[in-house]
Amino acid sequence: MEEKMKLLQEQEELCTEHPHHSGLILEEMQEKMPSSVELERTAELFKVLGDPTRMQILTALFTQELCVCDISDLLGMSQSAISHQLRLLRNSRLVKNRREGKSIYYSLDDTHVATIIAQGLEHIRHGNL
Amino acid sequence: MEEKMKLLQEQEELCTEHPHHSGLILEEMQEKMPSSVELERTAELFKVLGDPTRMQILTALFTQELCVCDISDLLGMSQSAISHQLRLLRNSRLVKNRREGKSIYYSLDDTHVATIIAQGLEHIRHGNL
DNA sequence: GGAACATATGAGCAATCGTTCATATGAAAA
DNA sequence: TTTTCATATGAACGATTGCTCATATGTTCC
Repeated sequence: MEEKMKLLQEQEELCTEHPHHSGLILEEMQEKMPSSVELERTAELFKVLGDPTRMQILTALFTQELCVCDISDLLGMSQSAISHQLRLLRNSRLVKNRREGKSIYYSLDDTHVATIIAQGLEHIRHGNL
Repeated sequence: MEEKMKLLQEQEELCTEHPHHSGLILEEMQEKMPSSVELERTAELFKVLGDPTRMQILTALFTQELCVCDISDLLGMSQSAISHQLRLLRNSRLVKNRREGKSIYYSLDDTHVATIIAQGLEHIRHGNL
């Protein structure tokens, strides 16, 4: 534990001897960067988008409102699997739902999401990854 | 195995009895959706963005080029951990590197990435998640 | 050449994830 | 009220993830 701290300290001293590596610059950078809370939440958002099943669900909802069994049919996956994923999407406020009789209909909750996904798709289509 | 297929089949038949649930519509939707390959790659991209450490690295590089030990110092994490994450970012073509003496300097490889991250941050800042 | 430094990489391990299976909830139909 | 259909949820399991530790690679300075 203490050894680890000491090692890090040594490493920092060594590294700050580089011409452009003063402690001040590092501190400045930390200030310029988005707050760690914001970064964590953004990472959380991307993590939710970072699964093929959830991406399929979202792009399906991009077109129109769908109930759980629709999505289940469309993706050829079990109702339970879809339901679990929808809960994650709901918790991240990416989708909302409405009840109609026995069925529950899901739709996109936010316009930004479609934009972000479109941007991701474009990035992919332009040769990267 | 066969039972599972049968169950899915039954479920599909039941669900397609809803007024708007014809097999045709499902097929149309599948055609409209981005190809599953594209979706998988996009999910892969978001998965890489979906980790706080990697997000911190990328936002740090947003400002300027940095060598590994800079990033290591800035985030207060081990050189090895950073190096492993940089490999992922490299494989996804999100960062590129250049050697200068003993050090290796990393920078953003793509302009889209900054846009996507900015959009994610905006989504977060506007109350969601 | 060898020592010192900067980075990369492989194995290993705890933690997290995405699914399945069984079951619970809740609304409609009989 | 009982049955049936649509969805939700908890436990459990294998797969993946992100780190650490030890070590390898590659560069510079002596």
